[in-house]
Amino acid sequence: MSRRTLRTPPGMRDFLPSEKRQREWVIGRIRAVFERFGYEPIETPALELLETLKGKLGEEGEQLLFKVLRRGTALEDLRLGRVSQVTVTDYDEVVDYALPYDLTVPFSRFLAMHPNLPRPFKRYQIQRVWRAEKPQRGRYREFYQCDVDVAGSESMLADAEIITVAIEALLELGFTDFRTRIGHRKILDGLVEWAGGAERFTDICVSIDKLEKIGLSGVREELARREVPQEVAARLLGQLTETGEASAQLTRLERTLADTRNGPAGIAEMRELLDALAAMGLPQDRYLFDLNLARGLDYYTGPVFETFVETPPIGSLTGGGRYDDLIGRFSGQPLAATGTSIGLERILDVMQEFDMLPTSRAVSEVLVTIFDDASRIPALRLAAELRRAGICTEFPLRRTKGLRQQIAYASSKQIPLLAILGPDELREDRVTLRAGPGNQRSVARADVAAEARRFLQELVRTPA
RNA sequence: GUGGGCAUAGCUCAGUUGGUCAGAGCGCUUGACUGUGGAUCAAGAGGUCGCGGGUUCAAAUCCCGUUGUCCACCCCA
Repeated sequence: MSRRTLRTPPGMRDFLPSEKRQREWVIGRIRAVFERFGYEPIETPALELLETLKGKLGEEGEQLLFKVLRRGTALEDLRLGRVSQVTVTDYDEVVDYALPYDLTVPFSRFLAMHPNLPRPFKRYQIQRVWRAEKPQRGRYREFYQCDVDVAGSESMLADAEIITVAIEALLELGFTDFRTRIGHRKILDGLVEWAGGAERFTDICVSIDKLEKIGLSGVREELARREVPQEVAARLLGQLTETGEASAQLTRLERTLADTRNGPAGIAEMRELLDALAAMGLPQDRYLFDLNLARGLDYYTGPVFETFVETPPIGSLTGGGRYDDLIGRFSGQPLAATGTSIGLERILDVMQEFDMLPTSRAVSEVLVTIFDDASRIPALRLAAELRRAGICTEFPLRRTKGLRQQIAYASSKQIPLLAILGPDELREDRVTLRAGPGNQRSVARADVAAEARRFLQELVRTPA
C-alpha cells in the first residue's frame, strides 16, 4: 500500500483510543454544563440541501462548502460512457446537497420545520461540521462544534445566559486565561449609518473586526482597499478607538447615535445585557464590551460574542451571536434566536499544549489473568462477575505465556488493576488483586467485586 | 486562493564534499524463560529513500516539475 493512498483526506483525522477518550472527556464536561442550564440535545443530518445552506454564510463562506455531486442525469451518462462530456454553467446543475458548514444554519432549518416545539426552545448540539479550507493549526476541514442556542426569545436574558454558559464551560474545563468580547451589530449599524457608510455595512464590519489584530492603520488601509470613502472611514475610526468603561462608552455613543435607525435600540440592549451578566454571577474580568467586535457571518442581528485566549494565539475558542432573521428566511415566520458555538478542536489543542487534559488510561479497569486450561473457566466466570458489578473487565483473548506477559499487557494498555487467579488462588478460593509492584492484596473470592471497586477508588485518589 | 519550510520502515529520526547509505531506536511477529510490572536473550517481517523527469560512470544526496504535509496570510471554531 503506497503512502499516496494510505492517508486520510486533508484536514480530516483519525483518533487513537487515547485521543478519542480525551475528546469524549472534554465533550462530557461541556455537555454537563449545557444540561446544567437546561439545554436539550438534538441532532441533524450530515447533509443538508444545498439550498438550505446557500446565502447564509456571506460571500466567502459559500465557497467553503463541501458539495456533493448529484447522482443521475447527465453525469450518469458521462460515467456510463453514453456521452463524452458534460457542460455545466452553475454548480446548482450538478449539486443537490452539501455538508453543513456550521450548526446554526441546520438548527434554523430544524426550527422552521418543527414549529410546535415549546418556546423558548433551548437546545445543544455536538456534531461534526465541514469546511473546505486549507488546513492549519487549530483549523481542520472536519471538526466538531458544540453549539448552544435559545430560539423564541428576544430577551437579552437569553444572550446573557448563552454567554454565561460558554464561559462556564471554559471554566469547567480549567481555563483561566480568557476573555469574552461582546459587541453589538445594531450599535455598529448605527455607527456606520452615522459615519455615512450604511450601504457598505458588511465590508465595514469585516474590516473593523480586525482592529485588534491589524491595528488602526491596518483597518484604515483595508477600508480604503474596499473603497470606503476616506471621510467615512475617518469618522468611524475616531469613534471606534475611543476607550473607557462600558457604561461611559455607551453614554457617549447614545449621544452620537441618537438619530440613527438602530443605534439607540442597540445601546439599550447592550445595557440590559451587561446588567444581566453582572447578576448572573460571572467573574467580572471574564467578559467585556468591545465595540469593535463585528464577526464575519451575515446573519447576526444583535449582540455578538467571541472568546479568546491570549496564549497560544490560536484564534477564538467560542463565537456566536443573535440571529433574529435567519429562521424566518426558512419558514417565513420570524423567530428570534441567539446562541454560541464552542470550538472543540481549538479547546483540545490549547488543553494539549498546556497539559490540561487528564492522563488517559484504558477503558478496562481490570485484567483477569488466564494461566492455563484449568484456570480458564474460573477466570471467565470472575470476569463476568466483575462486569455485572459494573467494573470494566477484560481477559487475554489469545494465548499468553506466563504472568509476566500478562502484566506487560496490562501495563502497556494502562489497565490499573490485575486480578490474578492462578492455581494457588484457586486452591485457597482467593484472588490476588495487583495494582503495581509491591501493591497487591489477597482477597476472598466471594468479595472480589467489592474489593476491586474499593481498590480502584483508592488508586484514583492516589495516582501512581 | 497567495507565500515559505519539510518529505528515508508503522512511529521518531541518522545518512559526511554525489561513490557498501538501505540504517538505528521504538513498535510489531515468532521462539526461549515454572506466577509479579512496559524485562532479557534469539530470530523475523517491514522501505522502488513521496512521485515523475533531468544532470552524472554513479543520485536518498544536485536540478526541474508534481503531490502530500506543516507554517504564515486571508477567513474562521
